[in-house]
Amino acid sequence: MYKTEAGRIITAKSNIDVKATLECGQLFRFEKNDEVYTVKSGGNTCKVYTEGDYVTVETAAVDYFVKFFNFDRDVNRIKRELSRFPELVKPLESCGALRILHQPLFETIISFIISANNNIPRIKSIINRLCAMYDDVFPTPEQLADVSLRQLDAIGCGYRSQYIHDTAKTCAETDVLNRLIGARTGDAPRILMSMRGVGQKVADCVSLFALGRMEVVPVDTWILKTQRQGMETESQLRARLMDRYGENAGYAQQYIFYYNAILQEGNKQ
DNA sequence: AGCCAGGCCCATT
DNA sequence: AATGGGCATGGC
Repeated sequence: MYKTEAGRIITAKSNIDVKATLECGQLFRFEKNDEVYTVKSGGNTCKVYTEGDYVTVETAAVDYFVKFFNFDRDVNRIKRELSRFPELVKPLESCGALRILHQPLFETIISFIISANNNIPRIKSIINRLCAMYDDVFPTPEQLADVSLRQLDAIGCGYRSQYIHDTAKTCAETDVLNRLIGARTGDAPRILMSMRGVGQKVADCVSLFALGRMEVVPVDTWILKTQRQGMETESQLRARLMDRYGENAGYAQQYIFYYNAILQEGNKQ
């Protein structure tokens, strides 16, 4: 599946579509230069590039990025299982192996609070400015709780400043993060949604991208626009998609989002 | 120029 | 439980 050496991870190109994985909207801290992606997560960084039939991840934190990319997970099996659904054929054929990442919990919570009613380029720039305050490392709950509302406003958080401040304070002063990590399966959403700025959709993104809950379907405006049947509500749509795609529903959702929101929209120009 | 963005909070009903 | 208005900001 993959092999590791000092300072790098190497895997077959068939195991990861780098563009789809990094640009599908689950991650905001990356940039692309000359076909090389630089990725930052927590306090770690790597460079990812495709060369011939192989993908290389160059990093000082090999173990971290093996987990981050979930390289022990067979995502092509998931892709095969999803291919029996006719409506997914186009999204599945639009890219190679999209990998859902395993991202740091606090960073994911704050990033998706920022994502609310916002567009991806601006989400990225806000998060970049936030991390720039800490030498390009995502702040800890304690650090972020000490950032003033004025500073959060200054980097463009808008009306989300208060949410970020409140949730950072909650994470710094209570044991919610540890409770989330150890939560029984039904408990995590309720704990997440008790945080300011975290509703159903943000909670679902955190569950999928940080807590490994692959059966969850975050419903955003794109999923709603493209998947809604009749007068279905968001929660009805969410329940229907989760029921239809089962344990792989999160992957189905990411392929749909990538195909509609990233590829199609990007081609409009 | 105006609509929209990986929505959430809060007041009403 | 379900609906609807308001919301900071800036990308396009």
